[in-house]
Amino acid sequence: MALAKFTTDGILDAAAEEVRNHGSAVRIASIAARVGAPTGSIYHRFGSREELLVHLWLRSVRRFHEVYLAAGRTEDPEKALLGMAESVVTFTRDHPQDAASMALFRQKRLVENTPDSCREAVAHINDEIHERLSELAQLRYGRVTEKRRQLVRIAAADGPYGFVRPYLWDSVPEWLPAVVVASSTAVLALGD
Amino acid sequence: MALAKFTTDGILDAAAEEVRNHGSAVRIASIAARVGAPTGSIYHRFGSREELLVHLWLRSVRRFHEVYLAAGRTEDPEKALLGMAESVVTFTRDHPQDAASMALFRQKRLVENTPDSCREAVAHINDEIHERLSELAQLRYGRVTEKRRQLVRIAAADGPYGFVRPYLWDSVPEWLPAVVVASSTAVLALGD
DNA sequence: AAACATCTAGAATCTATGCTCTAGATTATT
DNA sequence: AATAATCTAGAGCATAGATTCTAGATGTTT
Repeated sequence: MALAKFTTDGILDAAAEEVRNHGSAVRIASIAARVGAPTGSIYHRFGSREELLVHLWLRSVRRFHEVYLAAGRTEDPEKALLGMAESVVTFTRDHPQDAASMALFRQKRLVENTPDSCREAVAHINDEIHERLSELAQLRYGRVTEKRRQLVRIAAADGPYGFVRPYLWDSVPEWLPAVVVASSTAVLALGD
Repeated sequence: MALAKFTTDGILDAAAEEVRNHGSAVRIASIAARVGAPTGSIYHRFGSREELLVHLWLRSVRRFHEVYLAAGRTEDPEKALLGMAESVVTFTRDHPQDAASMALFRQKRLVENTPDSCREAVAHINDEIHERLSELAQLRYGRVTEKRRQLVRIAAADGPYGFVRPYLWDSVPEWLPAVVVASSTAVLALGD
């Protein structure tokens, strides 16, 4: 076997950089140029541009989930949810490339038209998160209703994401975490 | 003179529909097909794809501003700001095509690389809004600081937009306005 | 060292889509 | 009706960028 000069992770790193700069308009040629490889070498690792981007997305989402779940392991459920909300912002600040890569797709749409080789991974990537959010909804409210389930999702995930989104391509203001926590606190209170 | 079979507005309507379905990946051919015109007729009205999309964006933004400013004319400044926040959601719900079209560009980036014919319009389109938000910041807080200015912008604009964004391609949940108002109220309170 | 597997190289091909071009149709004006 | 201005038609051109192909390099195994 030959020693790989260009690793999968190396290519994904380059792709992430390019995504940070050009969004979903990334070109294979730019990624290749950035790692110093010819485009052919990219296709040796990934079957298509689409497949490459999905792999990048998966890697970034997994990295985020680690931080996000850690923030959600706090005992007190309210604090856990607010910690998760805050971690969306701090992760974006600390890992802008991953944050930009995560914005390439939305899971729901991706499952439907993704290369077969990735479908399973994409389909289940959020399972653990959903489970934890359900638990926390239970702990926070006692009796869980549909509305409360949704409030939890908005407070801990969708809302914070909405607040950071404008800053995915710039840098995150230092006061943003406080804004997110205040907002999410208010949203959770709507369920009481 | 010949009577125009395909009007500017008609083409933009078709483009808006296409944007609602395919986002920024709209193809000229699809727009043409939807109005029943050959692609050449599109180019008779618009110099380029870019120019067409910018015109569409401008039209949608103007329509939104009308609703948004109306909501902000309320006497009480806190109520005015919350009304504006809420109108972001209701406008998106009631005019999904325009909402999707507005998401095509962000003004700040657009000014820099827009066809010359649109630059002026793009550059000044937000002026009236900024003016009104400044007034309201003054009325709401008395002494205006940089932080308070930002809180107002987030509470009345960026935040609400973040909350609706996930629903630009689906339909807006009926409970979303209440969530936005709760959130924005909390954000404004951070300035007290 | 011979045979093998894997990886790199990068030119060549394919494809999608924006855009141009010229002929002709349509309506207003005189 | 003649003329002019504007608009439609839609085939064809141009280009960007993804993808493929094949020769050769590089390391591994026996």
